[in-house]
Amino acid sequence: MPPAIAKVPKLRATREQLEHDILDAAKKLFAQRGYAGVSLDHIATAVGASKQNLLYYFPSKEALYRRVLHGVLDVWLLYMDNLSQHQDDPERALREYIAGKLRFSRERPEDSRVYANEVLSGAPLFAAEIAERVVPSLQADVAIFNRWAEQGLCRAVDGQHLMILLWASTQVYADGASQISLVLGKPALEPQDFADAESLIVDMVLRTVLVPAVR
Amino acid sequence: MPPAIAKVPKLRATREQLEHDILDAAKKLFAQRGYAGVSLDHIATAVGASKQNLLYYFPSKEALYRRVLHGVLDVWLLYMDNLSQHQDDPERALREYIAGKLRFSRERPEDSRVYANEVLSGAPLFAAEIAERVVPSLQADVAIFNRWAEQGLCRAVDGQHLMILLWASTQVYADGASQISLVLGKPALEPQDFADAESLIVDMVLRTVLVPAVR
DNA sequence: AAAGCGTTTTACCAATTGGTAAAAACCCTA
DNA sequence: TAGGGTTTTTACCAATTGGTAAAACGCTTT
Repeated sequence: MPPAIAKVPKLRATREQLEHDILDAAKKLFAQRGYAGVSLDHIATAVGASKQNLLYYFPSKEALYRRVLHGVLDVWLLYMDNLSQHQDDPERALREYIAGKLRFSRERPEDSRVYANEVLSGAPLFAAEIAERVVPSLQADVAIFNRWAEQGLCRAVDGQHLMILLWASTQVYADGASQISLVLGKPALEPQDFADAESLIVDMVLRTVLVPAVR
Repeated sequence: MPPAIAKVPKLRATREQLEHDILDAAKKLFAQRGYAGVSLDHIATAVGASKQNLLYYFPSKEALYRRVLHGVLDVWLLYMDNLSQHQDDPERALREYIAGKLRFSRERPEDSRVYANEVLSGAPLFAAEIAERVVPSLQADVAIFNRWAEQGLCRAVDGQHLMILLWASTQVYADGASQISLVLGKPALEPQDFADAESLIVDMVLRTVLVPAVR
């Protein structure tokens, strides 16, 4: 049997598995209770390991949290580069952008909430990474938007605030789900609710953005 | 000198003053770091008292937090009953509703953030009060909205999701301020930013809601 | 001056926090 | 089966947590 190749994969399998489980459990807990609201013991219990075992994989609580944040941001950006996909078709681009952001809220509510928790507390550990990764992405979208306006493909509205509105009104279906379900009078949000939200948001944005020709 | 009347006001003055200071400091801290992120010692230090002194005024940390939440909700609702003010004039009612909610974000960002923190963590201590006070207020607004639609004063859009969108897109200027200021490239939000947000949101809502006659 | 009152401080407490050090268990290869 | 590296557990630790009990304080009124 191959002497050096057999060992590496086996080790990796368990190690990466546990590492992934830890990150996953940590994400869920951080999403709900924020950084300070979660102890290493909570996370360890959730994955069935000991606190000291976590500290073997992650040097400190903050390091673990940063890893979680980093992963969240990866996912966030993944769901969000839709505006650049159809640069010549504002309506389609906007429709897919909104759909993508709502899909993120529906499929990855925990990621959304970890992000929201961090922003809410002033992004003490995250401002740099937001400035480096999120802001440029958003600026790029704004730029695309302004180009459309120049080309007469859409009305010239404030691109930055429009993006903020899109961000807020889609993300709320993850971050504010507990309140929304109270408002809608159901225990949890259902796919139809996301569909309703999508059609309203799309309707509003297109009415605002597209040139008067729209009906 | 009056024997029984002189004493009461004096005592009340200091007691209520300190109680108010405690609630105020607690609100600021809870807003930034959430319930679990704040210790009684933090709050005590912030107001220049001892932890045990806090516990003389509030029987427990949770009781103090509930008092803060309750006060936040009072303020929240205060800024929010504008839709019912001009029941016969949708445009004006909506304009003032949006203006009121944005004023809340600008003038009371801490209140907004305390609320957001609670919602984000699933409103474990607050669901009942939200269901009792917030939801009815919002349902009333939705009802007003639907009446307008029946009377032909505005288009029939989904009132619940419209309200959620208004809630989200105004509140984000408080709860997401740290991120928004990064996007806008300035250290803090300025009055003009709120004005820009207001005109965009108003524009979008009116375009969506008013009958096609609007230009 | 003493008593009575509301308020504040001092002295504790058990539980939990993030983290360290080292011993023990595990697993693969030789 | 022995050795060696990787992983896990055991044993601690000082600091902080929310909370209790009781003593001390200070101001009014008698």
